[in-house]
Amino acid sequence: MSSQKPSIPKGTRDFSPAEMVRRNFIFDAIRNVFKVFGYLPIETPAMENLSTLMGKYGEEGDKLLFKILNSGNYLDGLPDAESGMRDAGSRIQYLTKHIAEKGLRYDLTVPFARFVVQHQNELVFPFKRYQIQPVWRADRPQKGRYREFFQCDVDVIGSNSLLYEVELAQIIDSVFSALGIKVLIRINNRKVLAGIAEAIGAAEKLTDITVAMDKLDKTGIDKVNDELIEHGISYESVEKLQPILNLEGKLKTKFEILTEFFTTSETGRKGLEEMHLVLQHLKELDLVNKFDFDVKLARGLSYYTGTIIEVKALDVAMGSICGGGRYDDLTGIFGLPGMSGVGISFGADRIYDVMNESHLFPDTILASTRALFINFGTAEEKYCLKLLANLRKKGIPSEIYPEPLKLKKQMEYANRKNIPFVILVGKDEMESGLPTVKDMRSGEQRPCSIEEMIKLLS
RNA sequence: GUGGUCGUAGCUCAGUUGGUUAGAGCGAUAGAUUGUGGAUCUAUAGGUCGUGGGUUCAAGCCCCAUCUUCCACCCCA
Repeated sequence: MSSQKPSIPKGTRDFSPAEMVRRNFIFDAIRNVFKVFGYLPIETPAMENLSTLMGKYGEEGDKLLFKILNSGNYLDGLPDAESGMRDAGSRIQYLTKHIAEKGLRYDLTVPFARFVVQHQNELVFPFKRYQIQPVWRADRPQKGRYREFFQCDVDVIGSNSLLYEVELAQIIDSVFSALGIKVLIRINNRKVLAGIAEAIGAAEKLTDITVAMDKLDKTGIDKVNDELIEHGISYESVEKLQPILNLEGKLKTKFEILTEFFTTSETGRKGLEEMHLVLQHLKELDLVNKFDFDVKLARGLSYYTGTIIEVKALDVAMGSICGGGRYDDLTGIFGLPGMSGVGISFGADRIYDVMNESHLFPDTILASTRALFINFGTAEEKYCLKLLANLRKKGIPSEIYPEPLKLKKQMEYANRKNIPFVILVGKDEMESGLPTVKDMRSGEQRPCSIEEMIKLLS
């Protein structure tokens, strides 16, 4: 019998204790901020009905959904190849629908919308929730791109108020300053983008225009223009767009230029107005990070309708580590129209990679145990067990070495686990009642009374 | 999904035009020190060269397939 080499699926990862301690550091920081702003947690299942997920993320999104094969004889009752479906595409579509009815969730926003509709009568609106769970995408893995990763979502649904945009901006500011990550926060508004498309006379090409504009920083203005032409946008429209692509300078200047630009676009003016209000509030809030109004920011997800926001790390080359926006009618497709929501999502795994590369994790978080009792033998064990219970009652994480091995071995264990204090209780200490406490950092040690010891370890 | 790239000890990597028994550093283990870790010294262990085929007298090296990693596109956290 040949043993198989164990492995895990592409784009997934195991997490060691050292990694988990750090991951939890991120989750805790984010969760604490969410709580302070008055959000409550929910969880939803890893899998959803495929009908809930399909069609919500655009054509590309559908391809990236992990589908779950039905149980049982799922091939029963399926028509054979002769039944009129000649091309492979429609066959696959038909087959998929019949052999897979569930899929792994692609994000947390759509399941949240589904949740809100299903539980609408139990919820208090505006409903503020946070959700920290893994999501799955059948994407090709790359650095910072995984097939299983954690999102930390905060959303509020059931209010149009721009105060929530401001609140989410504050949350972003708090989270990244708590984690010590330097970021660029870009903010824009879908209505501004729609206004631009309208103003250049290509309203129906909104998506193509935004996708192209989003690449400006990466590929340069010529390629962007090429792409626009390729998508069938007229030379005249592209010409009109140039001032927007070159829009730079102070906020005030941007607003002036755009106001002029939007004389023919009601939507554009509305978007500008929203942007103005949000930025006005942020200006007065004394935030750590700067917010940059960037008309080129697009964000692919098609359900956004108002404010959109995206965060990138400044010191590490990585995709966006946080993003989100307002969606006016995400619950409409599930039968609850007129519910406006706004939310953002923190990418925990990318945040981890950024912090790791910039050495932002404090090394103190690695030490879980505060004190180790050295094991000298059965009599001493018995004695130490009581002290140990005492420490644990006081909330001091502590442990005893399981066997009376050579001191060297036990000290090495403490050293490698980053345990800052070692407590030695041998014959002498049992007689005097004063345990020897050793500080592993300085190497100093001295006999302490129980009270002293607790004080030292607390 | 399209095009490319990487894989050699636990980790980081050498390995010549194909040629005997595949190396180094770090780490690990044991000892130098029987109540003291980190530093130093000594010794030891550890590899089906990602996997499966093929070419060859001979493959870590060449060919094919496959898996994985990373990169570009697409898209995104």
